[in-house]
Amino acid sequence: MHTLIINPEFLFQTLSDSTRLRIVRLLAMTKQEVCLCELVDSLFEPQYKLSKHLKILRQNGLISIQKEGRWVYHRLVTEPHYLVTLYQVICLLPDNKGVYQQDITHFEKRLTLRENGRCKIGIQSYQLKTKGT
Amino acid sequence: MHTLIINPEFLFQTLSDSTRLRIVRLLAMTKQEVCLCELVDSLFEPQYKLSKHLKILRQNGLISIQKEGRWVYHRLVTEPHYLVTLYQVICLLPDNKGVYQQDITHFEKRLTLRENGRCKIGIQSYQLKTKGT
DNA sequence: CACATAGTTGCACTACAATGCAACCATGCA
DNA sequence: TGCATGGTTGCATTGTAGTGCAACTATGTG
Repeated sequence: MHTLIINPEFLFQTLSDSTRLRIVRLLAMTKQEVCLCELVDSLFEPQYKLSKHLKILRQNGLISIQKEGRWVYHRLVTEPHYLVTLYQVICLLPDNKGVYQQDITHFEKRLTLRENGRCKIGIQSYQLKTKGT
Repeated sequence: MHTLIINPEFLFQTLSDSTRLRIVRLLAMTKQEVCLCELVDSLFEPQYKLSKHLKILRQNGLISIQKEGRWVYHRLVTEPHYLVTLYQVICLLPDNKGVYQQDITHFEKRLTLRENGRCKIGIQSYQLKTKGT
Protein backbone atom coordinates (compact mmCIF):
# COMPACT_ATOMS: atom_id res chain seq x y z
CA MET A 1 0.00 0.00 0.00
CA HIS A 2 2.28 2.76 -1.29
CA THR A 3 1.44 6.19 -2.69
CA LEU A 4 -1.89 6.08 -4.43
CA ILE A 5 -3.21 8.12 -7.31
CA ILE A 6 -5.22 10.99 -5.90
CA ASN A 7 -8.73 11.17 -7.25
CA PRO A 8 -9.89 14.79 -6.97
CA GLU A 9 -13.43 13.60 -6.43
CA PHE A 10 -12.30 11.73 -3.35
CA LEU A 11 -9.62 14.05 -1.98
CA PHE A 12 -12.05 16.56 -0.52
CA GLN A 13 -14.54 13.87 0.31
CA THR A 14 -11.82 12.35 2.46
CA LEU A 15 -11.26 15.65 4.22
CA SER A 16 -14.96 16.39 4.64
CA ASP A 17 -15.25 14.40 7.85
CA SER A 18 -14.46 16.32 11.01
CA THR A 19 -12.66 13.40 12.68
CA ARG A 20 -10.41 12.85 9.67
CA LEU A 21 -9.71 16.57 9.52
CA ARG A 22 -8.64 16.47 13.16
CA ILE A 23 -6.25 13.62 12.38
CA VAL A 24 -4.74 15.36 9.36
CA ARG A 25 -4.41 18.66 11.16
CA LEU A 26 -2.74 17.01 14.13
CA LEU A 27 -0.19 15.32 11.89
CA ALA A 28 0.34 18.48 9.84
CA MET A 29 0.82 20.75 12.83
CA THR A 30 3.13 18.46 14.78
CA LYS A 31 4.95 16.96 11.75
CA GLN A 32 4.86 13.68 13.62
CA GLU A 33 3.89 10.12 12.98
CA VAL A 34 1.35 8.58 15.29
CA CYS A 35 0.11 5.13 16.27
CA LEU A 36 -3.53 4.37 16.86
CA CYS A 37 -3.36 4.23 20.64
CA GLU A 38 -1.68 7.64 20.78
CA LEU A 39 -4.38 9.00 18.52
CA VAL A 40 -7.10 7.60 20.78
CA ASP A 41 -5.48 9.29 23.77
CA SER A 42 -5.22 12.57 21.84
CA LEU A 43 -8.62 12.83 20.19
CA PHE A 44 -10.58 10.90 22.84
CA GLU A 45 -12.52 8.97 20.23
CA PRO A 46 -13.07 5.20 20.29
CA GLN A 47 -10.37 3.00 18.81
CA TYR A 48 -12.48 1.34 16.14
CA LYS A 49 -13.75 4.70 14.95
CA LEU A 50 -10.28 6.18 14.48
CA SER A 51 -9.06 2.94 12.96
CA LYS A 52 -11.74 3.12 10.29
CA HIS A 53 -11.01 6.77 9.54
CA LEU A 54 -7.29 6.04 9.28
CA LYS A 55 -8.12 3.32 6.78
CA ILE A 56 -10.10 5.77 4.66
CA LEU A 57 -7.25 8.29 4.81
CA ARG A 58 -4.85 5.55 3.75
CA GLN A 59 -7.06 4.27 0.93
CA ASN A 60 -7.34 7.78 -0.46
CA GLY A 61 -3.61 8.36 -0.40
CA LEU A 62 -3.34 10.89 2.42
CA ILE A 63 -1.44 8.80 4.94
CA SER A 64 1.00 5.92 4.75
CA ILE A 65 1.71 3.36 7.42
CA GLN A 66 4.70 1.63 8.94
CA LYS A 67 4.23 -1.44 11.10
CA GLU A 68 6.46 -2.01 14.11
CA GLY A 69 5.49 -5.05 16.12
CA ARG A 70 2.01 -4.52 17.47
CA TRP A 71 2.13 -0.82 16.68
CA VAL A 72 1.19 0.81 13.40
CA TYR A 73 2.58 4.28 12.75
CA HIS A 74 0.70 6.66 10.49
CA ARG A 75 2.17 9.67 8.72
CA LEU A 76 1.06 12.17 6.09
CA VAL A 77 1.91 11.46 2.46
CA THR A 78 3.76 14.38 0.82
CA GLU A 79 3.55 13.40 -2.85
CA PRO A 80 2.15 14.85 -5.05
CA HIS A 81 3.50 18.08 -3.64
CA TYR A 82 0.21 19.97 -3.75
CA LEU A 83 -0.76 17.82 -0.77
CA VAL A 84 1.81 19.74 1.29
CA THR A 85 0.19 23.00 0.20
CA LEU A 86 -3.15 21.54 1.15
CA TYR A 87 -1.86 20.65 4.63
CA GLN A 88 -0.71 24.25 5.02
CA VAL A 89 -4.22 25.43 4.23
CA ILE A 90 -5.62 23.00 6.76
CA CYS A 91 -3.28 24.41 9.40
CA LEU A 92 -4.62 27.90 8.65
CA LEU A 93 -8.26 26.97 9.11
CA PRO A 94 -9.93 28.62 12.10
CA ASP A 95 -10.00 26.51 15.24
CA ASN A 96 -13.51 27.54 16.15
CA LYS A 97 -13.93 25.66 19.39
CA GLY A 98 -10.28 25.08 20.18
CA VAL A 99 -10.63 21.39 19.39
CA TYR A 100 -7.55 21.25 17.18
CA GLN A 101 -5.43 22.88 19.86
CA GLN A 102 -6.79 20.49 22.47
CA ASP A 103 -5.83 17.53 20.31
CA ILE A 104 -2.30 18.88 19.96
CA THR A 105 -2.00 19.49 23.69
CA HIS A 106 -3.13 15.96 24.48
CA PHE A 107 -0.85 14.52 21.83
CA GLU A 108 2.24 16.38 23.02
CA LYS A 109 1.61 15.21 26.55
CA ARG A 110 1.16 11.69 25.24
CA LEU A 111 4.42 11.94 23.26
CA THR A 112 6.37 12.26 26.52
CA LEU A 113 5.42 8.67 27.28
CA ARG A 114 7.41 7.37 24.31
CA GLU A 115 10.74 5.59 24.84
CA ASN A 116 13.43 6.40 22.29
CA GLY A 117 10.77 8.01 20.16
CA ARG A 118 8.64 4.88 20.01
CA CYS A 119 5.31 4.17 21.65
CA LYS A 120 5.59 1.35 24.18
CA ILE A 121 2.16 1.44 25.77
CA GLY A 122 -1.44 1.08 24.67
CA ILE A 123 -4.52 3.20 25.15
CA GLN A 124 -4.47 5.02 28.48
CA SER A 125 -8.12 6.08 28.41
CA TYR A 126 -9.39 2.56 28.55
CA GLN A 127 -13.05 3.43 28.28
CA LEU A 128 -12.27 4.46 24.69
CA LYS A 129 -11.05 1.07 23.51
CA THR A 130 -14.52 0.16 22.33
CA LYS A 131 -16.88 2.76 23.72
CA GLY A 132 -17.45 6.32 22.59
CA THR A 133 -17.40 9.50 24.66
CA MET B 1 -25.00 37.79 1.97
CA HIS B 2 -21.41 38.99 2.20
CA THR B 3 -18.27 37.09 3.17
CA LEU B 4 -19.16 34.36 5.61
CA ILE B 5 -17.14 32.80 8.36
CA ILE B 6 -15.56 29.66 7.01
CA ASN B 7 -16.33 26.61 9.07
CA PRO B 8 -13.54 24.08 8.53
CA GLU B 9 -16.01 21.28 9.00
CA PHE B 10 -18.00 22.55 6.04
CA LEU B 11 -15.26 23.86 3.78
CA PHE B 12 -14.16 20.45 2.52
CA GLN B 13 -17.68 19.12 2.69
CA THR B 14 -18.58 21.86 0.24
CA LEU B 15 -15.77 20.82 -2.08
CA SER B 16 -16.50 17.11 -1.77
CA ASP B 17 -19.15 17.16 -4.48
CA SER B 18 -17.85 16.65 -8.01
CA THR B 19 -20.22 19.18 -9.56
CA ARG B 20 -19.25 21.89 -7.08
CA LEU B 21 -15.59 21.09 -7.67
CA ARG B 22 -16.12 21.56 -11.41
CA ILE B 23 -17.68 24.95 -10.73
CA VAL B 24 -14.88 26.10 -8.44
CA ARG B 25 -12.19 24.82 -10.76
CA LEU B 26 -13.76 26.54 -13.74
CA LEU B 27 -13.88 29.86 -11.90
CA ALA B 28 -10.36 29.40 -10.52
CA MET B 29 -8.80 28.50 -13.84
CA THR B 30 -10.50 31.21 -15.89
CA LYS B 31 -10.52 33.89 -13.19
CA GLN B 32 -13.95 34.83 -14.46
CA GLU B 33 -17.38 35.44 -13.08
CA VAL B 34 -20.22 33.40 -14.49
CA CYS B 35 -24.00 33.49 -14.61
CA LEU B 36 -26.14 30.39 -14.25
CA CYS B 37 -27.07 30.04 -17.92
CA GLU B 38 -23.41 30.20 -18.94
CA LEU B 39 -22.63 27.55 -16.37
CA VAL B 40 -25.37 25.30 -17.71
CA ASP B 41 -23.94 25.66 -21.22
CA SER B 42 -20.44 24.89 -19.93
CA LEU B 43 -21.02 21.96 -17.63
CA PHE B 44 -24.07 20.55 -19.42
CA GLU B 45 -25.92 19.93 -16.18
CA PRO B 46 -29.55 20.91 -15.54
CA GLN B 47 -30.25 24.43 -14.38
CA TYR B 48 -31.90 23.58 -11.08
CA LYS B 49 -29.02 21.29 -10.17
CA LEU B 50 -26.34 23.91 -10.73
CA SER B 51 -28.51 26.53 -9.03
CA LYS B 52 -28.68 24.42 -5.90
CA HIS B 53 -24.95 23.75 -5.91
CA LEU B 54 -24.23 27.45 -6.36
CA LYS B 55 -26.41 28.15 -3.36
CA ILE B 56 -24.42 25.70 -1.26
CA LEU B 57 -21.15 27.27 -2.42
CA ARG B 58 -22.53 30.69 -1.52
CA GLN B 59 -23.85 29.61 1.88
CA ASN B 60 -20.46 28.18 2.72
CA GLY B 61 -18.61 31.32 1.75
CA LEU B 62 -16.86 30.15 -1.41
CA ILE B 63 -18.66 32.33 -3.94
CA SER B 64 -20.35 35.71 -3.86
CA ILE B 65 -23.03 36.96 -6.22
CA GLN B 66 -23.87 40.15 -8.08
CA LYS B 67 -27.33 40.60 -9.57
CA GLU B 68 -27.73 42.41 -12.87
CA GLY B 69 -31.28 42.44 -14.11
CA ARG B 70 -32.35 38.88 -14.72
CA TRP B 71 -28.80 37.63 -14.55
CA VAL B 72 -26.88 36.61 -11.45
CA TYR B 73 -23.09 36.59 -11.65
CA HIS B 74 -21.09 34.29 -9.43
CA ARG B 75 -17.44 34.70 -8.51
CA LEU B 76 -14.98 33.10 -6.11
CA VAL B 77 -14.49 34.68 -2.71
CA THR B 78 -10.82 35.44 -1.99
CA GLU B 79 -10.95 36.19 1.73
CA PRO B 80 -9.64 34.70 3.95
CA HIS B 81 -6.55 34.43 1.82
CA TYR B 82 -5.99 30.72 2.37
CA LEU B 83 -8.94 30.24 0.04
CA VAL B 84 -6.76 31.51 -2.81
CA THR B 85 -4.14 28.93 -1.89
CA LEU B 86 -6.86 26.31 -1.85
CA TYR B 87 -7.99 27.31 -5.34
CA GLN B 88 -4.40 26.91 -6.52
CA VAL B 89 -4.40 23.37 -5.14
CA ILE B 90 -7.67 22.67 -6.91
CA CYS B 91 -6.16 23.85 -10.19
CA LEU B 92 -3.30 21.38 -9.68
CA LEU B 93 -5.52 18.37 -9.18
CA PRO B 94 -5.30 15.75 -11.93
CA ASP B 95 -7.96 16.04 -14.61
CA ASN B 96 -8.48 12.31 -14.85
CA LYS B 97 -11.08 12.19 -17.59
CA GLY B 98 -10.49 15.62 -19.09
CA VAL B 99 -13.78 16.85 -17.69
CA TYR B 100 -12.32 20.05 -16.23
CA GLN B 101 -10.68 20.92 -19.55
CA GLN B 102 -13.93 20.26 -21.38
CA ASP B 103 -15.80 22.60 -19.07
CA ILE B 104 -13.25 25.34 -19.74
CA THR B 105 -13.43 24.81 -23.49
CA HIS B 106 -17.21 25.06 -23.45
CA PHE B 107 -17.10 28.09 -21.19
CA GLU B 108 -14.60 29.98 -23.31
CA LYS B 109 -16.68 29.35 -26.38
CA ARG B 110 -19.73 30.53 -24.48
CA LEU B 111 -17.91 33.68 -23.37
CA THR B 112 -17.64 34.82 -26.98
CA LEU B 113 -21.42 35.28 -26.97
CA ARG B 114 -21.20 38.02 -24.34
CA GLU B 115 -21.75 41.65 -25.33
CA ASN B 116 -19.49 44.15 -23.60
CA GLY B 117 -18.50 41.44 -21.19
CA ARG B 118 -22.07 40.77 -20.09
CA CYS B 119 -24.26 37.78 -20.81
CA LYS B 120 -27.27 38.78 -22.90
CA ILE B 121 -28.79 35.39 -23.67
CA GLY B 122 -30.15 32.43 -21.74
CA ILE B 123 -29.44 28.74 -21.83
CA GLN B 124 -28.54 27.58 -25.31
CA SER B 125 -28.88 23.84 -24.60
CA TYR B 126 -32.57 24.08 -23.84
CA GLN B 127 -33.02 20.45 -22.91
CA LEU B 128 -30.95 21.27 -19.84
CA LYS B 129 -33.30 23.85 -18.40
CA THR B 130 -35.07 21.24 -16.35
CA LYS B 131 -33.89 17.85 -17.56
CA GLY B 132 -30.61 16.11 -16.90
CA THR B 133 -28.14 14.66 -19.38
C1' DC C 1 0.74 -22.89 23.94
C1' DA C 2 -2.12 -19.62 26.47
C1' DC C 3 -2.90 -15.09 27.13
C1' DA C 4 -2.61 -10.09 26.79
C1' DT C 5 -2.59 -6.35 23.81
C1' DA C 6 -2.56 -3.31 19.41
C1' DG C 7 -5.44 -2.94 15.80
C1' DT C 8 -9.15 -4.45 12.13
C1' DT C 9 -13.61 -5.45 10.16
C1' DG C 10 -18.53 -7.19 9.07
C1' DC C 11 -23.14 -6.03 10.04
C1' DA C 12 -27.12 -3.30 11.29
C1' DC C 13 -28.75 1.14 11.98
C1' DT C 14 -29.21 5.95 11.11
C1' DA C 15 -28.71 10.42 9.16
C1' DC C 16 -27.78 13.27 5.62
C1' DA C 17 -26.99 14.92 1.03
C1' DA C 18 -27.65 14.67 -4.13
C1' DT C 19 -31.15 14.28 -7.49
C1' DG C 20 -35.41 15.09 -10.30
C1' DC C 21 -39.69 17.08 -10.83
C1' DA C 22 -42.80 20.70 -10.65
C1' DA C 23 -44.22 24.85 -8.94
C1' DC C 24 -42.62 29.08 -7.86
C1' DC C 25 -40.29 34.00 -7.70
C1' DA C 26 -38.09 38.01 -10.07
C1' DT C 27 -37.03 40.93 -13.71
C1' DG C 28 -37.76 43.19 -18.14
C1' DC C 29 -40.47 44.34 -22.10
C1' DA C 30 -44.45 44.84 -25.43
C1' DT D 1 -50.81 44.10 -17.28
C1' DG D 2 -49.63 39.98 -19.47
C1' DC D 3 -45.99 37.21 -20.99
C1' DA D 4 -41.32 35.48 -21.68
C1' DT D 5 -37.19 34.48 -19.45
C1' DG D 6 -33.38 33.90 -15.87
C1' DG D 7 -33.24 31.77 -11.72
C1' DT D 8 -35.00 29.50 -7.13
C1' DT D 9 -37.07 26.18 -4.03
C1' DG D 10 -40.17 22.55 -1.63
C1' DC D 11 -40.94 17.78 -1.65
C1' DA D 12 -40.26 12.87 -2.33
C1' DT D 13 -36.92 9.46 -3.43
C1' DT D 14 -32.58 7.27 -3.30
C1' DG D 15 -27.94 6.19 -2.28
C1' DT D 16 -24.19 6.47 0.67
C1' DA D 17 -21.26 7.46 4.57
C1' DG D 18 -20.54 7.64 9.72
C1' DT D 19 -21.38 5.12 13.94
C1' DG D 20 -21.57 1.41 17.43
C1' DC D 21 -21.21 -3.19 18.68
C1' DA D 22 -19.06 -7.43 18.68
C1' DA D 23 -16.20 -10.68 16.73
C1' DC D 24 -12.04 -10.99 14.66
C1' DT D 25 -6.71 -10.91 13.30
C1' DA D 26 -1.91 -10.09 14.46
C1' DT D 27 1.98 -9.67 17.26
C1' DG D 28 4.59 -10.32 21.39
C1' DT D 29 5.49 -12.58 26.03
C1' DG D 30 5.45 -15.74 30.11
